[in-house]
Amino acid sequence: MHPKSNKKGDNLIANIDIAMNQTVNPYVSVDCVLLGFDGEQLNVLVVRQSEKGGEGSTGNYKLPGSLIYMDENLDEAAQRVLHQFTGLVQVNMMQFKAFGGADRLKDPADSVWLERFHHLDHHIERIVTIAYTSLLRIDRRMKKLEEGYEARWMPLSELPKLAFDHNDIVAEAVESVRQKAILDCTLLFNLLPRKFTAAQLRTVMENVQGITIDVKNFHKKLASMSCVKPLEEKEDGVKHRAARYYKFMRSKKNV
Amino acid sequence: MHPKSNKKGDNLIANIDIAMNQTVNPYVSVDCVLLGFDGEQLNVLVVRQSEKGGEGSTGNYKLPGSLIYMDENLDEAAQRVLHQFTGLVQVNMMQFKAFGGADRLKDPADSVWLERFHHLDHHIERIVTIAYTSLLRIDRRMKKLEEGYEARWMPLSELPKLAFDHNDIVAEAVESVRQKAILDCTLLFNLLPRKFTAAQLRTVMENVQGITIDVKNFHKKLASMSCVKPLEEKEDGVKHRAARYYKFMRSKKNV
DNA sequence: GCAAAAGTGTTAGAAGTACACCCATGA
DNA sequence: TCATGGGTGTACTTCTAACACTTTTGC
Repeated sequence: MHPKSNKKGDNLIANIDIAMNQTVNPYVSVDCVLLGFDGEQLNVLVVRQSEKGGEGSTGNYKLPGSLIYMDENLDEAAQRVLHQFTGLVQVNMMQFKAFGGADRLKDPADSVWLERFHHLDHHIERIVTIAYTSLLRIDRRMKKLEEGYEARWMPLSELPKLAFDHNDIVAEAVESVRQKAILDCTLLFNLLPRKFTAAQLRTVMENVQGITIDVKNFHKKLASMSCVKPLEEKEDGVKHRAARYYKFMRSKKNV
Repeated sequence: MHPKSNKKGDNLIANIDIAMNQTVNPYVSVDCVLLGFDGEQLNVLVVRQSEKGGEGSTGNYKLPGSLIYMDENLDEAAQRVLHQFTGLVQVNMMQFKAFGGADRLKDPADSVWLERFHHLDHHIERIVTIAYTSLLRIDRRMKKLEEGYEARWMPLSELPKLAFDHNDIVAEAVESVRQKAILDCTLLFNLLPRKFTAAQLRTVMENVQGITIDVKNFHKKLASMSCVKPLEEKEDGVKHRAARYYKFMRSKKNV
């Protein structure tokens, strides 16, 4: 179904274009910024930009992203691309900005890489990319992406130089999430497992909003949120007082 | 400098492409949603889609927008396009969303129009457009656009069917402004003249947020906003008690 | 003097902020 | 018993919402 455990995963991905008889639109791409929370900090999923022309094969990373097909909606393209790079399906992605600087391909190695990756026979001058973002928790399944695909979760705080203008894209994705979370904090529950402790939720909020939150006031607020239900279940196997679990119920009114 | 008082304004605009020796990118466009306040309601600026193939010459309107040039940033393209369609310069536009449905050109008349407008010799299948929005007051100068250019300010509430998916784009622009104004209400001052009355500001807020605001509470809030300064000057020539003018001071902290 | 819009204060409840100590658990 | 993180209450401030009458002006 999709390329698993393949050392040259993304070349195989490119071949899908041809196998599917799809014409690519050589001017428009989508890129996906997957933000994941590992319990401590925000991470971003990057994939190996393999066989990048002119440089060694180590340390070149980029966002999962690719040119769109001619007969494909942007949202569909984002889903497809993410699936090709990670095997994930039905990830809820939000479009947040188009990046169209005329000099996005200023590194010639990036152009060469693109042309090879997509088996194009003409020079690419310029690509406008539509960037999507998504929030998810890094669980065992997500961690597995690092084996089956040439992907890596990297902490936002230690992100190396990525290909193209992908560092800018990541920075704006985070800012966009920050803004959206002010209007609708229920977004943030996507970063957590189904059952989570108050401390985990607080850590997520502190991370995204870049602030520290008073513990007592936080509990008060938690109690007033009708969309969060306390469970009887508690943590297990911790070497201190066990924390209560909560769950998020989408149906209830936000706040 | 720019095409003024020209009955075929937009054909002349297209010729600029050639005159400037610019290659257009046939896959990516920008569209501008100018939202203007006339003292009563929100209006949107539309331009005549002249000589649209297959139909009469009346009643075909679209947003000011056009394909981008190969060596031009998106933000620059938005500025250029707006200038070509309206003569306006240095309008502060915000990118808000890319529209890339594969069926955006489903009306064949729209494709034909595009190819003619840009003097292209091949068929256009698909365009992704990057949409921008801007807020401004409709003063005498803005009203003049309706003469010099084939442009019209139309009330949002009475907007006819526009070309392409431009009605969707307008609707999402308004929603985007609504959201942004919650986070930063100083945006809304762009809809007002330099000097404005409390009632004008209130009307704008009510319009954008789709609510009604209590007059007394509004005055209290106004007094607490450090970015709004009351002036000594008052209205003149009104047939009732003259209202005090206020001005907005960007430098001060928002509220 | 009247029509038309401007402007003005108080109160009650809700929400947010600041702050320090005891509790449960495993090692 | 101690180290670790979990959990709790109160007082104060700020914001919000509801509500009705007087003032100024031109005609």
